[in-house]
Amino acid sequence: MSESTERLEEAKDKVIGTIAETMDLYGVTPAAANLYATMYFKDQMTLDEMRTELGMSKPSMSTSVRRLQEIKMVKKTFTRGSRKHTYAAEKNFFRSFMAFYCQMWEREAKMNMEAIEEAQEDFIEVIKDSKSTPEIVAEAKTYYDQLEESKTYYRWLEDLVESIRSGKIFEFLPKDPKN
Amino acid sequence: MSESTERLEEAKDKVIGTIAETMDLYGVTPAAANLYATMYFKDQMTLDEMRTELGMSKPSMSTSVRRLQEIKMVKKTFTRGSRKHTYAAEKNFFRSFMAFYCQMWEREAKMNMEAIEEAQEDFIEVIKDSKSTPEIVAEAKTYYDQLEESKTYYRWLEDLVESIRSGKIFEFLPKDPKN
DNA sequence: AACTTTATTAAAAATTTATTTAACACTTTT
DNA sequence: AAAAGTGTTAAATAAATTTTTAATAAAGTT
Repeated sequence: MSESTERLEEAKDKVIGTIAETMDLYGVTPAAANLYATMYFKDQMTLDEMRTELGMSKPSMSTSVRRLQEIKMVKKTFTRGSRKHTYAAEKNFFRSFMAFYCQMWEREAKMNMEAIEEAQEDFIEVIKDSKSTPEIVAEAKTYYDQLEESKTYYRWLEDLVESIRSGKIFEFLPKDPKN
Repeated sequence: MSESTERLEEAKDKVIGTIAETMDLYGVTPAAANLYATMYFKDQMTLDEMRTELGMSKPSMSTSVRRLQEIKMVKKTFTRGSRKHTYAAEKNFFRSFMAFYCQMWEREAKMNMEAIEEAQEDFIEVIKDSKSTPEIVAEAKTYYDQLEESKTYYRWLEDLVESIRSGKIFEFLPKDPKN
């Protein structure tokens, strides 16, 4: 192998290493992280190529690639004349970012909002209940208000998701600032 | 225990459950997630209170609380006249959000930017190297451009962090929309 | 329709991570 | 200065997750 090829591979590996390392933020396994980072420098890959490249089993590649598809970091590609499935890494990090965080934040907001609504109803019942002691009522009021306050955050999170999905956020924060 | 108290606890537990459940997004252990969610309804707690409340060991509480401190979701509080350390949950989710994501994104941007800069230098060397074959040069150019493109994203991430840190983002996305 | 090839599922093994028990170190109090 | 209380570190255990081997299913080819 030539010196240039070696240097090329070395350079790629530097980037592959750090991409994989920072991907813990996306809650994927090391295998999936390595896979994504490897695919980042490939046009597309089959499961067998992945296995060869990473020296891991095929089912491991299969599950990793599926997880990466779930968080939209890998897409299935169609290759005519090939029976093997081919996959390509999403190389546009903006799209990965949007898909991942929107999905996560939406889930966080939705789940918590629902629980909060239910809990607040309970607190109101307790407050209205004549059998509740003044202390209990006071406590219920405190919690009710605390939850009411937190709803501001979840609504904001939903707004953030919406502004990312619609692309409106890039009017405020341009992808390539003019100056 | 009165019916109201029971209902109160039940309502709290609903919220505690979902907060803990959605906290996987923050990469904390279930123990830490449960702890935070529990503390969310308490003014402040000592390690022993945590242990009693969650039925877990003290070292587990100690490490969980430390991890939560690292991501700024729990703060140490001073309680005069008590030898025990006391801790309080950050109840303002905006602050948690800001601290957590800014820290994470900054790390992601910094690490990848550094690796990219280094790799790009290598690619330039390869391109300039007279011993490189045309194919190798073409490949190096492709990768160089791909990395250059990705820098747009990391710069944007840094801008996002900055606008969150400075609070400027709330001019664009208000915490409490007027309408 | 049988045979290949490929991908996925299931069960087992291995690794990693989380948690606990036990020991240690540090503070404060007496 | 000794003793008690509190928190942290270390080693061991337990639990969960990841990965692999093996088996099955699905799709395509001859």
